[in-house]
Amino acid sequence: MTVVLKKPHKSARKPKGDGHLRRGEILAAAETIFIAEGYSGATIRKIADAVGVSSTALYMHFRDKDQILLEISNDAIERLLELNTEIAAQPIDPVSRVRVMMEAYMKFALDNPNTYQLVFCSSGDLVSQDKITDVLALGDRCFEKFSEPVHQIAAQGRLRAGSAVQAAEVLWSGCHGLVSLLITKPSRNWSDADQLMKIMLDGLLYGLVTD
Amino acid sequence: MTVVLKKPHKSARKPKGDGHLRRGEILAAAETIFIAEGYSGATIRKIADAVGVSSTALYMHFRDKDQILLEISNDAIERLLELNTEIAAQPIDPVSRVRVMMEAYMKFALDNPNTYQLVFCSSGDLVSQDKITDVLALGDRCFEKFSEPVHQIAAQGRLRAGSAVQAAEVLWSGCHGLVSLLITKPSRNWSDADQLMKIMLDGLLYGLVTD
DNA sequence: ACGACTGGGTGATTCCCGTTTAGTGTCGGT
DNA sequence: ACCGACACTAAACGGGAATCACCCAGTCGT
Repeated sequence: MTVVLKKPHKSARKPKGDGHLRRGEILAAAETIFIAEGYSGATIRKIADAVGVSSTALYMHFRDKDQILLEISNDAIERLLELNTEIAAQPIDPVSRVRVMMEAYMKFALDNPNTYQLVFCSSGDLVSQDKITDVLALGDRCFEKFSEPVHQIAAQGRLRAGSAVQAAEVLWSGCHGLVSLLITKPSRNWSDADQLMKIMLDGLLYGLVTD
Repeated sequence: MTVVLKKPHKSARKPKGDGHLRRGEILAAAETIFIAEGYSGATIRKIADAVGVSSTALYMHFRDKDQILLEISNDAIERLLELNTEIAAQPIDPVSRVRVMMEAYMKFALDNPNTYQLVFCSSGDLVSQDKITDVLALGDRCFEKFSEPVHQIAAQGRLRAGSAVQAAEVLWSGCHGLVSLLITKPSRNWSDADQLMKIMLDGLLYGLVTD
């Protein structure tokens, strides 16, 4: 899946105080390539070419390659956190809240597969765990936002088994499992994704939560 | 997580007809390193050093690095398939069968984390999808073995929703999600893994299957 | 006995990656 | 006029996978 890159006509040097504009250009180019070709496809040199600048130039704005892609991922996860925050503010019962959050989570994953893989499917292989901590922390905040309604459900004594934390972890894992398989094994001929998500959701909620 | 490698004392040249013995030695060394250091940690040169042979020598027995690690993974997945076949032969009701298979699957994943990641968590990034087809085919056979009892459950009209295939996919996804997160994010402070697995199992089965 | 053949094995090389070093050219302020 | 900060680069490094042109030791046919 190689993408046709725009002719790398040299980009004009930025005027004196405007180096920071380059940063945005780099992020934009990197995001495009990252979305199209994934982590290892988004080469430093490719990104630099797309911006119209030497590969060395990227190091004026970013410590290393990982910082670029993690910044992109960070922005994406922030959108997810925002989404969760919005849902948390809706005046609906906790079970619906959990359901809507899980739906939003899975939709996010399918809409941002490369980001999702980078953050949620990679161990130290792609990115050393200590670099990814910031993004993971954001992910944890998402998880906490998600845990709140689960705690409410637990407080109502409606969990069939386990603690609120355990239930939240299992619910999350279930969603993660489905979308991560859909993302990483697209060649397998899966049943309809929407139906699978619905069955996963209904099944887990019915299985873990009493009426 | 770097492992201390044995001193690479030169290994004697094999007599004329015994080149194939080298193949086994390579696989053994590669497996050790792969288990200890994962995909990108298991370098061609490291493997060659461990065997006591030049890196070039590996290419006499394997097309490329991926073929080595996929062969190792293949063997592991074959063990999983065997496991599933054994369980399929046990005279127990289909729900128990499904449960035992899911337990075996998750135990396998936690026992062989690097193999599991290579086969079930990686997309084209680590290994191009066309190389991995053999292993995926084996994985599919595991899935089919797992689907059989699910089909039986469906035939008994005991599925709350969806088809047998969909139910099997969701059950598999749930297990995969849990173990893949446990494997790839070991730094997160999870609840007890066994309890989580039990909750996932109970929850999904209760949620998808009627008595 | 001996030359040719062949299978096991290698060192040097190629290409691409991320990253570093040592700069170059230009602009604004004094 | 000139100096320093700034935007940027060319060249190189080290380390990956993979390939190339070889070499060397047995073995086989004669």
